[in-house]
Amino acid sequence: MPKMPANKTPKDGGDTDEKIRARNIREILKAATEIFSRKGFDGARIAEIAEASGLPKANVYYYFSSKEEIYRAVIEHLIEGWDDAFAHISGDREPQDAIRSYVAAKLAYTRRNVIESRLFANEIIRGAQFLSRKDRQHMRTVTDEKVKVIEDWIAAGKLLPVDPRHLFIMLWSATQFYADFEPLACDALHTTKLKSMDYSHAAATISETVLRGLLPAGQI
Amino acid sequence: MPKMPANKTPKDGGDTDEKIRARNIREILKAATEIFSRKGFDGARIAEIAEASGLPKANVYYYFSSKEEIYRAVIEHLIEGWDDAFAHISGDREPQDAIRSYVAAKLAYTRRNVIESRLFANEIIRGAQFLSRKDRQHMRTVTDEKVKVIEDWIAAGKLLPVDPRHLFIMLWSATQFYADFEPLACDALHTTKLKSMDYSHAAATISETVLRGLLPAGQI
DNA sequence: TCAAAAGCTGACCAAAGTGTCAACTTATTA
DNA sequence: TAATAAGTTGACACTTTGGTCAGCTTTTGA
Repeated sequence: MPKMPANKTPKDGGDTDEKIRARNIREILKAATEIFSRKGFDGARIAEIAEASGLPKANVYYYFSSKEEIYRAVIEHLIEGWDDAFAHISGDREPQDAIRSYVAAKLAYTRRNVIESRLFANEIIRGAQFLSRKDRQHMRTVTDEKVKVIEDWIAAGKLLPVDPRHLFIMLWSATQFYADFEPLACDALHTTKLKSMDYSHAAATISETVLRGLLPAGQI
Repeated sequence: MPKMPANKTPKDGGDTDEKIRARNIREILKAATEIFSRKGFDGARIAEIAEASGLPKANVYYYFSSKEEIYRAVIEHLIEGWDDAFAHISGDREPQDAIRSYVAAKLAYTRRNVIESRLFANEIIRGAQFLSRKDRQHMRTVTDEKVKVIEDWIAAGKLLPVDPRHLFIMLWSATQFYADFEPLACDALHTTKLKSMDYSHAAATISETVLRGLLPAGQI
């Protein structure tokens, strides 16, 4: 009977040859994601992360030099899900089709990745301090690109005039809500630009959009 | 020259006769709200709260017996803002008027009370552990009441059919977004009921609403 | 004016938590 | 198979922080 490595459970199945380093780091990040999501940065204890990943605390420090480094690694990993849903907003498609897919994709992702989504949103709320300049720039770029798509739709008469950024906020925040209360997923939009946003404009955008959507034709 | 009490600054102006106890508790809660909002429950240190309120730490413990008690007091205080915006959703009004006022009121409150709003949302996200059963029940009751208003509007043909709860989520989450990124304020909706919500229904509600709102008449 | 109540506070603990380390075991490779 | 690298770990050092306390000062009210 061949001896199995201590922290290698049978259910691991195929990847028996996975390098020790890769496997341990993966386990640590998985545990860390879960715990940071539930407790936040300050609330999370590395002893708990260690226990959850099946390693002694000192071993966690063998791979990561600090709690912040673990957190940063976790956050970095989350950006990947960012582009996917946004990809649905494409100039090639018709608006109703694109927006429906976007919302559906977002909610589906949210549903499957509750933990990550919630953690990501939390990081955004805390000011995205641990997101690299590069990642923030990336998100801003992608957003700008999609804003352009909406603007083109409007120019082509396929959509009634609407501020694309406020529209994205509506879509993002509404879908994110479901992550915060049940599963998890999402993206961040531009933190910086919001500072200069006009609140009455935001109010008008949201309420008018909703009203145009819900009132019987002609009443508005 | 009359000696002024140590922790009584001149700018306090009129309320010179305010009772010591009331004033100190107010200062502590004010500082605590700010710090809990920025750092979360675990991240907040009572030494920092003490410093921010101009009192030595031991003095804070003279009024509150634990960190949790302070937090609880802060949260309790926030519920008050809950009903106000929702009051706009009234059966006496026309839907477009009511919803416009609701969104505007919400954003205005949000703008003025960034800190509290963010803190409240954070507490909700963390599962509203520190909200009393009574407060949660209250919020649920108010929500149910407003759901009824929307349903009546729909029955009267004043609104196209829509799930009122999802509509509220759209409105709440969108307005809340602005609190999380700039100022602060809000409400919570029913955490419990969300568990049984159908995600594809949510997706449909959101995307269809937005589409009906934005597509030129007749295209949908 | 004086005693009791209320308020104040520096100093101090004990618990918890981050991060370190030296010695040990297991894997790799020539 | 032997030497080197990689991985493991219990124990510990050090810091932070929630919370306590005994004794002090100020306020209150009769």
